[in-house]
Amino acid sequence: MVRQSAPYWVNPLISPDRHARVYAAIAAIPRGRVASYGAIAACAGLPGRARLVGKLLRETPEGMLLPWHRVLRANGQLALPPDSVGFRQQCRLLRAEGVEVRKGRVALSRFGLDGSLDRVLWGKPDS
DNA sequence: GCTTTGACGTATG
DNA sequence: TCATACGCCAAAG
Repeated sequence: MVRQSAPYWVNPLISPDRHARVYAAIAAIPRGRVASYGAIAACAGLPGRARLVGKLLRETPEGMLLPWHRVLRANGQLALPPDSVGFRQQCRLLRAEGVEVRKGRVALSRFGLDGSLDRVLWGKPDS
């Protein structure tokens, strides 16, 4: 999943540090698109460890300047409790970039990148 | 070490 | 579309 083309100090996606890889994968999600925890984990070389991504985000400080709001559950639901401040914040940020959020959920069929996140990350063309 | 706890995922009904 | 069950694994206690 994680291929090499440049040293990890240039491309954090291949860093020996798991945290760095996860952060890099999240940072690579384009504006107006979303990706699932599982997809992020997989692209960071941690298949099946979506919970680790969630744990990381929970501990991520505000000043981290990371598009954390673009990370959703595999079914499109926001992972935060619907009555929490973070939930409303996430809705606001998503809508601000054109992503429709209805009933705490996003239509992955329209905004999801799960199937093509690698393509986005590594700049590989279609076909 | 063992147990519990998750910003989760997949399978099944 | 919802609910339940089970898998997963790093951290915290």
